[in-house]
Amino acid sequence: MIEALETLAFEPALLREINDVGYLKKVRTGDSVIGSLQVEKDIPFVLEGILKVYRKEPNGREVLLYYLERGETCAMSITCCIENKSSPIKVIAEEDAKIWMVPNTFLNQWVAKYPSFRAFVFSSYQSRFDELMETIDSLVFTNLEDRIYKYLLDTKQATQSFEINKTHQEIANELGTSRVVISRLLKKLEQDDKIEQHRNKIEIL
Amino acid sequence: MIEALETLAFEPALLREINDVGYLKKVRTGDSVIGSLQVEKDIPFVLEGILKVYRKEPNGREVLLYYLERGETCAMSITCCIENKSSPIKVIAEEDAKIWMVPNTFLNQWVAKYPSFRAFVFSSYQSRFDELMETIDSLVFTNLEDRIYKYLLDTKQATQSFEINKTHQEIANELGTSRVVISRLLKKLEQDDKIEQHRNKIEIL
DNA sequence: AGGAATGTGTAACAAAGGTTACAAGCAGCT
DNA sequence: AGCTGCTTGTAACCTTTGTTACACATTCCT
Repeated sequence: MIEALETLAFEPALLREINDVGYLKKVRTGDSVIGSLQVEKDIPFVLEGILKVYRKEPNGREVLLYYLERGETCAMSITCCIENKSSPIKVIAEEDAKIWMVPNTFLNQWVAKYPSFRAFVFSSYQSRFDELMETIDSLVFTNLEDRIYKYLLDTKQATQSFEINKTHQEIANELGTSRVVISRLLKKLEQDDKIEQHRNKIEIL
Repeated sequence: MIEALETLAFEPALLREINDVGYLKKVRTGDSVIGSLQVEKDIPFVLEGILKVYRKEPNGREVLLYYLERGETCAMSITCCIENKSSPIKVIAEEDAKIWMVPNTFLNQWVAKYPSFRAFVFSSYQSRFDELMETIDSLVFTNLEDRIYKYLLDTKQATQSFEINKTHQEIANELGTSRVVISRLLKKLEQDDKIEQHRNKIEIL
């Protein structure tokens, strides 16, 4: 059932526990995984598909933070659960996904008990930190055209596909700018033969 | 010696261990704490003063990430040590500081052994995440004038002082922009009676 | 086929931020 | 006092990004 997690070098005993206490959840593109109103009690481990993690700002705006792929989990959720705080983030299925949900009550003890789980959690933190810092770097030092291109390449990486099925408006939302600006710069990228545009779809060359 | 850490609700046994294996390091404003060429073997716990944490980008640029104050530690360093990777960050004393240095070899076992240390580490991660996300938010949605003002308020908070001893050039570097722009906008803030300017010093009103 | 909703292209203009160049002020030194 | 180096003020100009308004294309619905 949870073969996707077996590449993580978890101890057999841990794998068994994960298997015993978790349950499978299937979601379709666009479904919410975390971030409805109730407090979250379960931590998601991605078995298949892609999840998109946003931060909800107090002012109501949202910022795209990163994608979660097979074998990954949401470091933010773990911390929130261990600290028993409500989560300021929102997780949505970017593609149809299968997720292994584990009740938060086990995480704290697993970190204590299993070196491999500890390593896994810390390594997750490290990856997320790296991604956030890369985002900051590109916000500070990079112009919008390069940011858009980087965003397209990241999306290609996450989805393992050269085709990105998004409208200009959606991209604008995720990058925090306006549709007209995105259209303008995508046109430029197209003229530079970096992408090809179709309705609802961008192809990376 | 390490009273500053006693407010952290660590178990007495842990406090004793920290005391036994660590050593005191005093640094002066501007000194480097982490980020010289050698691989770091010790994790800093701030007893007194302020440390400033930067990220070193592959392209040679640097981004200010956050400040560390009394009772705090550098989550990034912990992860790097536990994962045994070299650290992409740089830590500098923003003010004269006393730091308790702990050899990295102990951290992994403390996380397993002491619930209070586990909580401390996770809570550090959470704070850093929050700060990074706030930074991203303000980069995406806020104009430079507001970002500068926020930066001044944050610095005031970190140093517990209404006076900020920095030149326009230094502020420009930390925000990733140019001196002229900073001068222009600080002038505006001064005209709006939010700050007062002196040579090498800005006073927050 | 006709109409509505959605998505994209483009122009014209506005605003923010970056660049260059130079003037002027202050502090420290001799 | 006079020199030097560092810091700040300001103007003029350029580039990037944001805004508004509208044309046109595609898809879907009936």
